[in-house]
Amino acid sequence: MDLHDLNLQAPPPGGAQRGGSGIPGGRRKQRVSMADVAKLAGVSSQTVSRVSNGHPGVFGGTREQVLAAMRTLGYRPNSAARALRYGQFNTIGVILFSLASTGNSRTVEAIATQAAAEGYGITLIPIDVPTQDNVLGAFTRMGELAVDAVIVIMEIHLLDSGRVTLPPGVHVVVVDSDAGDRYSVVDTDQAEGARLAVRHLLALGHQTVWHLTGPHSSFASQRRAEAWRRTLREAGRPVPPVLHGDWSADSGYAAGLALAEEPGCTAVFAANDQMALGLLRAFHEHGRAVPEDISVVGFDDIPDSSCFIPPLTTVHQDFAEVGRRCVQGVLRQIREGGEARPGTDLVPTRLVTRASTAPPGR
Amino acid sequence: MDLHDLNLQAPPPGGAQRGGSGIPGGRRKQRVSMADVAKLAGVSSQTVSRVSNGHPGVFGGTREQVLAAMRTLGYRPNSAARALRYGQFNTIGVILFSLASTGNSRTVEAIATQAAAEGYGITLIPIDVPTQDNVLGAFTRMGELAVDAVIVIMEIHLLDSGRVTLPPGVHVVVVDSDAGDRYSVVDTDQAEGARLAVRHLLALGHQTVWHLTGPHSSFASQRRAEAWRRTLREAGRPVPPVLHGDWSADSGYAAGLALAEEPGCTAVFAANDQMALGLLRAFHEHGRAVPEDISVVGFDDIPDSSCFIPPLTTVHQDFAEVGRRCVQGVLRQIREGGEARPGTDLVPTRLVTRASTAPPGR
DNA sequence: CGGCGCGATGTTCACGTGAACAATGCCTGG
DNA sequence: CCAGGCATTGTTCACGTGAACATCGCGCCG
Repeated sequence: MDLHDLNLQAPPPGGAQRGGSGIPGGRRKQRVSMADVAKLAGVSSQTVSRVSNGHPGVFGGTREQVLAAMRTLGYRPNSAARALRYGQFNTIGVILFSLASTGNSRTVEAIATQAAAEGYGITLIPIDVPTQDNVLGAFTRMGELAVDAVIVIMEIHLLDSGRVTLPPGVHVVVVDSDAGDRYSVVDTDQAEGARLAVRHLLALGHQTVWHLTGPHSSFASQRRAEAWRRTLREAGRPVPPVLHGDWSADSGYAAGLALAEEPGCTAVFAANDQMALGLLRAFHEHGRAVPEDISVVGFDDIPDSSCFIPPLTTVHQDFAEVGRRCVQGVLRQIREGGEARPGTDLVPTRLVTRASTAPPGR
Repeated sequence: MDLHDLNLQAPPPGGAQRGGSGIPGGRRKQRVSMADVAKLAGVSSQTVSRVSNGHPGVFGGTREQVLAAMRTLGYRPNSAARALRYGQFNTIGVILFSLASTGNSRTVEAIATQAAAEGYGITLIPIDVPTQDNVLGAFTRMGELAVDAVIVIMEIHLLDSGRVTLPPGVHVVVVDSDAGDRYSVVDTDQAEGARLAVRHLLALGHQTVWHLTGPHSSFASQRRAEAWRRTLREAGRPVPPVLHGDWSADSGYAAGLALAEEPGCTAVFAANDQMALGLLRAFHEHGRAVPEDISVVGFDDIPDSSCFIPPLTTVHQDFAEVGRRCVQGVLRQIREGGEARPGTDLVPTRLVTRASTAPPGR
């Protein structure tokens, strides 16, 4: 196969420029249509359509002729016409704030891969700055875009807090939200992950565990903090004050500088691996050995975390599975034609134990 | 604004189910069309079209009436019909191997943002495993997808090496390739970046610089290695054997284990920050102090690199600018209607000096 | 005072596809 | 030998939009 066959915009090789038809000086007709193929193959356009869609009931010889004509002209079905005919686009819209975070980009990748396997494309609708206006703009644009359903990767309460709610009839799946009572939500089991991290540290013998959260606006961050607190309470341990970060390594570093001065702190649970990296640096620079003096656990299990110094104990998130379930969720909605079924679908996590945790030194 | 207005798939609030028309038991008509709005507003559908597109020559009162009807019914223009009418989709396809690498995901994000600003959406076409078959499949799918142009983020020679070439008439911009003689290529100035890194190390007094490359299939990796070699030669320095990695931190760690045994090695240039992280870990575990015993320079300037131990000196890539120029390039092609103008558009780099480099200890 | 021009609105049609129905021709059973 | 049936192919039309052209009515100018 030669990609020249693709012929996205190029005129057909033979230069078959439909001369006679309407359009005087305007836009030239660029694409090859079924009618062109039909004319060359000496059949009706309906027969071309049948061949194109693999329908039965076309004589073998005729089929060959049509296929040959298609190849000669470089015919590609026009998906706009198809979408118009069928009333759907085979496309899923994905709305998100940023691809910069590991979690988002890996989820999106999994969504794209899974969607492709199901014959769907995905259209990305990024919101660079999460202002109310930008969110609204994105949703408006989404309404105009050719999508059959939408996956929202963000804190839905950012929407609810404003004058915005998702339309009830739209096929939507949401990630990173607690709106399971109203929407179909797929997410990593944040609480379980946090529990695993805290219990691991307590089991090692630490009296308590400090916590470095992500931004307050993140639902995932809230969930992790909440589960951390509850797990400590359930174990009857004191709950140290929460440190606040913004997911970035630098914010982790800043928090680490403060934490390095806390003599009683022997264990920290960071809400993601980047911030854990910042903690490691801060502790290193302040002569607090990890894990001898202080243990650190992260969240996400980004590939780099195995090469942190020391290699990081962290909670593994299965982003691929999250993406897969998102796509399955919206496709179910599309195919069953029903409303979005509220409910939360939690993907389990697991703890990856490496070298950044150990029993307390003293 | 209430997102209920969006009405992607939901029937109009009033339940205006077009009863009489064709379609007996088949698919129900779900969306609101111009005709529905026209009927409610008591005008012709053409007038609705004019209002919808902001054309002049509609009486103020009529316009208000139409807008009111649109709002009542929750009208959204059907983009499939528009695309069919106009012959274009306002969508750019992006083909890539993986979103997992920092560079790719940030480039894609920039592309999406810039495209959105220009009124275009982007459709992601991922290729999970870069086999010839998968690549071909992606291009075929792309041919069927509703895109006006394509941005390819990968090593184009992977295509050329097979029986695949990009169609000459298609609007294409390529990233990570040297095919500037045939395609319109946008890329970071890899050679300049590598030169900056090597010269920085030589200027510090190192006799020579070792190099850890990325995968052989990556053009960026080849370019960096090539520039590294040439810069050393130009300075009359010996060229040490090349170490091979695969962009991952773990591969950097493996290379670092080997390198730690090289007594003469005082400076390493890693082809990306992840591998540099692996080097740092290996050197740390083998008691080779960075930067006292050995200096390390990375490439990319990922946000985390400022919190490596020690903070990494690295070459900053402006991914956002690359994305921006990709979109501009592709839009220029679409708007001018011409062929892809071959040529290479290089985005400059800059060296970010942190704590992982110093004059050689001895 | 009548015709002309122009602004506002309506009508028609094509974009490319594919479902529904119609037509054609060949084969088989009575 | 003819009718009926089936396999194959053709014809018509609608999907929703918007350009091109047609029409209508009003005001202005000669």
